[in-house]
Amino acid sequence: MVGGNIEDVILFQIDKTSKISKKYSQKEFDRINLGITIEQWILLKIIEEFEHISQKELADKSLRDPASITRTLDILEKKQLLLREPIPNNRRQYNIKLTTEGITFVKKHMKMIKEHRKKSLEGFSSEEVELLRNLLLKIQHNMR
Amino acid sequence: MVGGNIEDVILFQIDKTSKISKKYSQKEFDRINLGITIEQWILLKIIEEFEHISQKELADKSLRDPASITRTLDILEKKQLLLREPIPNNRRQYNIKLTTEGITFVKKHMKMIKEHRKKSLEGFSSEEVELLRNLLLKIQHNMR
DNA sequence: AATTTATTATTGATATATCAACAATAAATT
DNA sequence: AATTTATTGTTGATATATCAATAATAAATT
Repeated sequence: MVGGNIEDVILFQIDKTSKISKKYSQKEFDRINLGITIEQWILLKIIEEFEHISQKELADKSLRDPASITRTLDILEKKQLLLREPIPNNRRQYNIKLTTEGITFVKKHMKMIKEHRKKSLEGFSSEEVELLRNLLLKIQHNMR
Repeated sequence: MVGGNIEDVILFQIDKTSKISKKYSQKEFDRINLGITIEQWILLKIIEEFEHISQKELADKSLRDPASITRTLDILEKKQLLLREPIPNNRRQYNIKLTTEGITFVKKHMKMIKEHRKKSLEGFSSEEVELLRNLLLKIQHNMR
């Protein structure tokens, strides 16, 4: 065997942590029949933060491919949680905005999301959280 | 806006770090025309570690769905990097093993993979690495 | 031993990830 | 102003993620 145990690799543990956390949240979503995926939620949340945003910006902020954003927006538009608003004098971009329904939806479920975030950091001191954040940012910087 | 900036969420940063790192490695794979994906590499590496392994175990160790493993193994089998070896007196499982070609492949590219791992931790003290590992394991524990 | 239960791998359906090619069009250059 | 270049969003192709249903069969129970 070359290269040791993959469980010892930090990048593997980072990915594992992400997968476990996403699975937990998705299970909770499904348990209450939320009807959306984690990825869909993240888009809704980003749109809510910025009120209106282009698909390009959405792709950048979510670190997803524009093609993937197109398809997820189609789904969320069908669910009537958001809309693509045409921009006057700009026929290349749209303003992506939440519908009233979408705003209500995000507000309604934000509490649960916050509980998931809190749960993930149970037993952490605020110093540990900041340390973890900085170490993650350092890796991001290293890999750019 | 409810719930603050998503960039402040640790789980978001963990996922972001994973995505950035995977993109880096995949770009390097593509640059040298390696012909496989990161996920395919991870399976090859796990199989190499265990010499022979069932698909169920492979799914557990990689934190992937058995259905997804089936499909990726099909691809890797077509590339002749591994094979599904029947187990005597057990017609439900296979021993997944690397072919000679697969073993050579993993050996050949392990150096590059180690460089990626090293690059991700540039500027880290060994204490920081261990701290990061423990914080990640703590989150994994919290979210189980 | 026969029946029931649990496990393993596969397939289908739907969502996401990525790249490449493309159309539309905005922005920059000449 | 006309042409060139760059940007934005979409679509197609292929890989991955997940769940549900299924077939085969191993393991447990009666």
